[in-house]
This record gives sequence, C-alpha cells and structure tokens, in this order.
Amino acid sequence: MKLRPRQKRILEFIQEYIDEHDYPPTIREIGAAVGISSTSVVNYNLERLEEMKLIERNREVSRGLRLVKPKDKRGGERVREIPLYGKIAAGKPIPIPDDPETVAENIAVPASLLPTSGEAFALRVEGHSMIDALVNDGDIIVVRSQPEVENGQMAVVEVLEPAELAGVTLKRFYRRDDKIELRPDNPDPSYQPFWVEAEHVRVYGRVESVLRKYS
Amino acid sequence: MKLRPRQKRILEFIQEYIDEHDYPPTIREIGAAVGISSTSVVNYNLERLEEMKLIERNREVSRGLRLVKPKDKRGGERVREIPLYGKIAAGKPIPIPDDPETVAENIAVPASLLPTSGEAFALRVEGHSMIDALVNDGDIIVVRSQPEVENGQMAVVEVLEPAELAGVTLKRFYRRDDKIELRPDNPDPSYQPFWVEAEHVRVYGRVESVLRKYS
DNA sequence: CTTGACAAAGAACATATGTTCCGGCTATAC
DNA sequence: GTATAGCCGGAACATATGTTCTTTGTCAAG
Repeated sequence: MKLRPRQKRILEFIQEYIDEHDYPPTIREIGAAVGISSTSVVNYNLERLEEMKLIERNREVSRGLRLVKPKDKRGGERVREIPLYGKIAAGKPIPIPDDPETVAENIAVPASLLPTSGEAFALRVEGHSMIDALVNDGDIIVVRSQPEVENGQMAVVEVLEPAELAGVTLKRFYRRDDKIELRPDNPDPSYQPFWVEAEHVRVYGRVESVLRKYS
Repeated sequence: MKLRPRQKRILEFIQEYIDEHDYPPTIREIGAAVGISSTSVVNYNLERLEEMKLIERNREVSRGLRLVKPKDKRGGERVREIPLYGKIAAGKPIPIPDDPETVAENIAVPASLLPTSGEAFALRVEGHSMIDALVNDGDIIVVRSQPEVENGQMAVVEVLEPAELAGVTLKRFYRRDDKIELRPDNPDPSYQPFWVEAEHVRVYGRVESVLRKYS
C-alpha cells in the first residue's frame, strides 16, 4: 500500500504537534492543519495509516494515537537521564544532605560518557583539590555506583570517622591493608592526603567522566 | 507550598501513564488510579500542581497537561546532536581534513552543555598543550561557531601561513593590533606560543564545554 | 457504459472529558 | 465556642472529540 501525500502530511503534522505539545492532536486539529473539513475523512485516513502500521490508535479515546516509530529527538539510547545529587567537596568533605532521596534535578548525559553497565549519578564539584586530575571547581562528574574501587582511581567516598573529617569527598583512592589513603591531586601544600580506617569509609563509586561548561 | 502525598501520587501516575501510552491521562483516569472518586478533586489538585509549576495545563483540552520537567523519553530540547568533525591538535596544528563536510559521526550533547545560541560542533583533542586549561588528550570539546573570540578565550583557529604552522589548532587567543598570539597552556617549555598575522588566521569558534571519559 | 473500490464531505450522533457549583469535613487561629 | 481556609465528594453541566451514516465524485476494470 502506498502512502498518499495527504497521509504523509498527516503524519508530519502529528509529529510536529507532539513535539510542540507533548500530547497528540485531535482528529479535528489534524483536519484543520492538513486542510480537511470533515472529521470522517481524517478518521478514514487514520485508519489507513493504522493499517500500514505507521500509527497506533486507541479507539474512543480522545487523542488516543501514537506514532509507531517516533522520530525521537534524543535518538534512542544515546542519552540517559541520571540524577544530579548536588555538590561534592573536592577539598574538605562536606556533610551528606539530610535527605539524599530528594534529587535536586536530573541531567541528561550522552551514553558515550556513561558507564557501559551499572547505575550512575552525577555531582557538581566544589573546590580545587583535584586540579591536577583536570577536575575543577564547577565541573560535573559522572559517577558509577560501585562498592569498591581500584587503587589510584578517582572515587567518591563517604568518611564516617573521625568526626572532623566526616562527609562525602572526591579523592584518589589507595588501599593498604585495612587503611585507606584519600589523596587530593593538587600540588598546593594546603591540600594534604589523609589516612582513614577502611571500616570508616564507604565507597560510593568511581568517576566515570567529567563535564565542564564555560560560562 | 508543600506537596501533599496525594499530589505526589498524581505526579507519579502521570509519569507512568505517559511512559506507557505516549499521551497524558484524563482527569478521570487520574482519579481512578489515585483513588479519587470525584473529578473535581482531581481538578483541584491539578490546579495546585500547576501553581507549584510542576505541571502545565491547557484548559478545555482533553488530556491537555504536561509535566514541566518530564522524565519523558522525548524530553524536548534537552539534547541536541552536533557533528563530531574529528581530531584537533592541541599541540602542533594539524592539517584540515580534505573534506570537512563529511562528518565522521554525531554526538549527543545535553542542552546544558551547549551554547544558548548559535551553531556548535565537537572535536576530539589530541595532545597535551592545553593541560593547564584542564583540557587533555582524548577530551572532547564543544565549540561554538563564531568568527571572532575575545582575548584569553580558548579558541579553535585555522592558521593559513606560514606553511610550517598551517593547520587547525586549539589555543588561547590573544590579539594585539593586527597580530595574533596563539598560546598553549602547558608549563612544559616545549610548548611555546607563536605569533601570526591576523589576516592569516581564521577563527572557527570558542570552546564552550569539555567532555572527558575515563576508560 | 456499468460496476465497484476508493476517497471525500457534511451532518447527526454518542460519549469522553473538562468545568462549575454546592455542601461537608477537618484542622488551625482567634 | 466561631471563623476561616484547605481539602474532598457528588452531581449537573458544557463542550470537546471520536464514530457513524449518507451522499458525491473519481478512476480503473470488466
């Protein structure tokens, strides 16, 4: 079966309408846009399109139609939304937010910057302690959730004790037996590594990618 | 204003419904799902949600509602595809590809990392000359196409003459009268700035953002 | 030419769906 | 207590919207 020009215009209009409104048009709106005065003619053509498997319809439901292969703007799996949980101190640890469940916002990340497997989340870096690792104040890091990381990797960890260091921080991670060294990556001597008991550290994940926007 | 549990359930249901049907639910469908017998109560709560800027409504239109920040698969303008033209030397300029029109591939970039206006494209950085600007070998830069840049900005420029420097390169850009200094950002003395006649330089654009993926 | 399938227009119809109004309930403030 | 505001339920209402029917015109096949 062949797609007639009027039917092609209907398809295009549906796509445009959904792009603009986030919901499909009515039969009458389609008619007005394509230049069809009768609702029955629109209905007729929608039936043809349905036969051709180009759209799906839910009968007796207003705006009950969808495109079978929507020309999705975000091209399938090329982008994912991950939660942006807030700020992380690259310098001194900062306390965990009271309610970690409340996600401030989501951020869209290209699939090419995401881990190939596993969950991921994002944080905004505050401070300059990882400057030598090319991570700066204001950058957004994408973190792959995982309970362990290898030595030398950039990791997001929570320090439980001692109290004066407690909080979540971004550091290079080195494990020696049951002690863990958290090392900043800044030549400035005001940034010093510190050691913590392994049992007092919880690893959230390792840094997978970095996003930076220049104002 | 506080989000009441019933309103939260309404939001969640709208999201689920859209994910499943590709169009929004009716007031009555929301009521049935959330356990509200009266359409007026659903309407009332939708008005509250609209006040809180959590949804938008088109009155007198069936299913005329949308989530303001839809976790929707087709999240509108949140992502754009831009061409990834290939590699650029952060160190020595590299020749322009014979056919700049042939785009090797496209890359999806979140709108938050794109310039608010104008065209953009992406390049993969090769070399370490911009290491102090936190741009490293392998990073992808997003470039806003523009014919001029301000002094000190990181810019993608093409050098036409002299022949031994000809090519496209990534440098900090400084203009003094009719001469242009192209300055790398690496303390290593093997990276040296150089001066070129302004008429022998073509500016492609300035660096808008940086993406880095750790293997 | 006649026939039948297809496309279309217009009108009438059925109902799906948003809107409005009224009353009741609960909690808090006065 | 009373008063007020926020929230809810129910029903009547208006209309937005899909469905169906009849009629007309076109075009290719017989």
